[in-house]
Amino acid sequence: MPVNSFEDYPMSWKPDLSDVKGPLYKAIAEKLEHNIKTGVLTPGTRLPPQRELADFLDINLSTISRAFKLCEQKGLLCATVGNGTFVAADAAANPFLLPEEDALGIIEMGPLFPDMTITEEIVAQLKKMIIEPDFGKLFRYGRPGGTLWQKETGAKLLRKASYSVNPENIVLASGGQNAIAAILAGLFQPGDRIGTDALTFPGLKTAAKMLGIQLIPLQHENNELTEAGLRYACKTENISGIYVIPDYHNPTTHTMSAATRKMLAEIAKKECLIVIEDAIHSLLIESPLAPLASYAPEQVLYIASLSKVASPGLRIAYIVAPDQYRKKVTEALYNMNTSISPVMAELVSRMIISGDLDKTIARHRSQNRLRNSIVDRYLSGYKVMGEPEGIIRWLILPERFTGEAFEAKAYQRGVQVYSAERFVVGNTSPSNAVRLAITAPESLSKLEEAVLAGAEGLEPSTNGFGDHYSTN
Amino acid sequence: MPVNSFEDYPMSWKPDLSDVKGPLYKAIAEKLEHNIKTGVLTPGTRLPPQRELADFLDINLSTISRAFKLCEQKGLLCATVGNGTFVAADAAANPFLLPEEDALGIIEMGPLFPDMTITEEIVAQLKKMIIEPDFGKLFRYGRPGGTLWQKETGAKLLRKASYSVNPENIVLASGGQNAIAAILAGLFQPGDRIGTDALTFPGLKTAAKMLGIQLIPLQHENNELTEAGLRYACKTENISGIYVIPDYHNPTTHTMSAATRKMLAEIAKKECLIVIEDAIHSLLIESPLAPLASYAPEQVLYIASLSKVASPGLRIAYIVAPDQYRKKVTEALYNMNTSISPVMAELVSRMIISGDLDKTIARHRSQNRLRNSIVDRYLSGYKVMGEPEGIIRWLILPERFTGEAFEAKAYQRGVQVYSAERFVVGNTSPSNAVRLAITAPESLSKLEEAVLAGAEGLEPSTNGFGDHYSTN
DNA sequence: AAATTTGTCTATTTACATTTC
DNA sequence: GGAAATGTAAATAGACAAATT
Repeated sequence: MPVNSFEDYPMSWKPDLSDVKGPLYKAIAEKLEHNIKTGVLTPGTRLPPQRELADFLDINLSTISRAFKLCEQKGLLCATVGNGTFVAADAAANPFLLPEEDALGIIEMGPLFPDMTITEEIVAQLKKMIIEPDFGKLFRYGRPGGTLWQKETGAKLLRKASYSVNPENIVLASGGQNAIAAILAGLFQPGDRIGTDALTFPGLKTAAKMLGIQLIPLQHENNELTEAGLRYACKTENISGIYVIPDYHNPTTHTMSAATRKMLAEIAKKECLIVIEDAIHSLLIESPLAPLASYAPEQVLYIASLSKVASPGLRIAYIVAPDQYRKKVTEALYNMNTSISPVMAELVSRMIISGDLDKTIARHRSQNRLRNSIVDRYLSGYKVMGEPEGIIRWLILPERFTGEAFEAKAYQRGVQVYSAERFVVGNTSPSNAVRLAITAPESLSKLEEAVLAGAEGLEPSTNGFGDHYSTN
Repeated sequence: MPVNSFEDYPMSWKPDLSDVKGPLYKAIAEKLEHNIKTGVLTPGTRLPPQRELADFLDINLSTISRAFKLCEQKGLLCATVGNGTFVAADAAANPFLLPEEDALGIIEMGPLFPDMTITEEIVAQLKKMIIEPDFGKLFRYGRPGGTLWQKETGAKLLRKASYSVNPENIVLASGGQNAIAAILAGLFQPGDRIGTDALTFPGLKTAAKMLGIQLIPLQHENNELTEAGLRYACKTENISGIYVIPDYHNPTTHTMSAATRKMLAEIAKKECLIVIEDAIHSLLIESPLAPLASYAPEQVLYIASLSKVASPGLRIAYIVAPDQYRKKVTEALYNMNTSISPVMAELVSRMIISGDLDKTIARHRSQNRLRNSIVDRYLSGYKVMGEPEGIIRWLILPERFTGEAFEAKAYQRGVQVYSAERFVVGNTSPSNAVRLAITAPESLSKLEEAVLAGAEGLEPSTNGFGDHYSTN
């Protein structure tokens, strides 16, 4: 029986357990999940301390703990010792970034579509291949992880990203997301924790969530990871891995300094961290910095995907896996796909050898420069982070906007952008910013139209909310 | 302190905990894992009862329980109430079925490679596509799960497998393994249990193991699932799903009767089981039985892959997902792959519409009939299960062979086959049989050579073990 | 700087259900 | 068919460590 009545205490959540059958901890977790999903408990709400709740319900502390843990693993809660348990910031949000199917008249600047018109070298190469007598053999099974020749051409490609590797350490995957999923599934267990930037690639968030892997935001100063924050995460948060995007970070466009790369590499070596270096944009840079992986090759799984620098339809990515992790990653890829597409792998290999891939990448760079100059022209009065060769810009909003509010406003004006909230990890309070996918609009004129609409939306005179309809 | 000395009890495992630091349960689990992996404890060994071990180590029963549970989730142990805990039959085995890279002179009848020469219709279709002006658009991102047109053509294809479905319920995956992994990752949690045949497709075993999902062998009578066994598994083993291959089962070649399909469907509906119907071979059959899914469309995820009936290089499979599961499966596919290959999806769609895929399938059927007739000719004196159109045969061995022994013997004679042991789930005692992949040898003459060598190996006079070297 | 708050983790107790003998 | 053997699962207890005040 409860020691005293809690009627007058303002407890943020008072579940009624009078009707439960079956295990208590499951019932509590289910009630909690239901209350979060139906909006009874809103993101950011602080739950009562576990002891208080246990006392109120007249059950053991550990039973509450266990119930909360279940919800935490589902990404619904976020708990810190000494501070309390909170409903996760993104508990109610849909984290899947997908173009809307029936968004007529909306200009898409949300999903990261690279320029869609640059496919001539790819098609030409395939045309050459298809007339060869042995072309049909490419419809057999491929080897999991790719053939030696495919790995060798991969190594050649990576040298353009300032990374020299042994072809034996290369494993081919069906695109960058496939690579991430294989690394997560193959090298981590449910319940493991991975440190990330406070804002990160949503595809990592959803894959980690599905696999029961927790993401822990790491401390930053001036956009760079701090050594203290890393040490803290290792010691206290007990992370077993780290995910970073050192070049042209998604979504903030920041490029990690060489000093931070070295520092991170040192800590990774000392703490035996599994580091995932997502080099998603690195090949867009003509002379990128040496990758993190080059400072700690035994710890880092380096991923180079072709989606953003060549074409997403190729569905090919290269993983550079240290010896100690290679087998497990290959097995995970096998479990998820059996094999990559031999046709696509061969196509890409030939493009690398012939130099056609270089041409494609160069065309992407110049197209990106052109598009970025348009953005600069219309948004010159604002802070719009990003490099000329990049495919995203990060628009820092005037203080009066939240990212969500601006996203809604832009949508009313016919432009889809993605707000900072969509990239948030854990309970980080999101910055006031939105990501612009500058290569997603079909044409330069569409881009121009979109940026113009956005710029108008930013002007103080138009800052009237609810002028059309609410943003819920 | 232990109540009495156990020195004279014959305990199969006596870990020494004198040197442990950190949690007891972890230390015990690690020692156990190490002992299994180094062969100190061999598959099938019965471990001491948890209580006895707890008493011996002078610790609590639950601490042992927890340690054992860790190992069980890794697939190392197999426990039954009232019976005891055993080292899993396949704890030491490598479950990945891959062709050996440097197996010179070995004829491959292990992995399920379909006939590799039947690619003309595919190549011809691609040649038609590639000259169209819009071909380059197929190198954009595809929609996760496929476009409506791709789903509609998928529905058309499935009608040939006696299954009429709403195109909206179709989701495209990058091959059958990708479909299985997405269903497992999207609809099950680590620790969940799935009932399977006692012998089953190893790709399911490895994917489930990676995701922490346990496979439970179901009871059979005359190769058919029994109603009692199913009810038992639901009630006692607490399974939340079932995986079956009703047509041309892998590896036993058995086709599930219509009565069993109905029975299974009824139980699935009553118990709300998630059923995975792997129709991997169904399209090889000219008029297959109505699929299990047609009897319980709300419960069954039906997978039709093109690898075995058309070509593995296409990397396309169709999942028919009931409304209640469709969203989660689509999200899981997104997490693992972002999208399928639009080129391949389009290629397959056009082949379905043009009728070329039918031609390809028909050619596979006749090639399979031809190859099966060769097998029948040389192995006429033995029990070799399998249908004329199938790509595998299941050779029941004379009693004096175990599958493993015969596999080793065949290998010495230059033929790779896969023994029953490779397909075993849990602690089922494996039957004396091997699987023959009849379409894997490059040519008919290689097949003939292989089957002849196998037949000679079966003759009693040659039954001398160790005549060349040991089979370890 | 010390005390308090708060979540985490391991080990334990207890009840239970199934299988075997 | 009942007793014993055996694994499973939930709830509890207690120690611990980090964060806050």
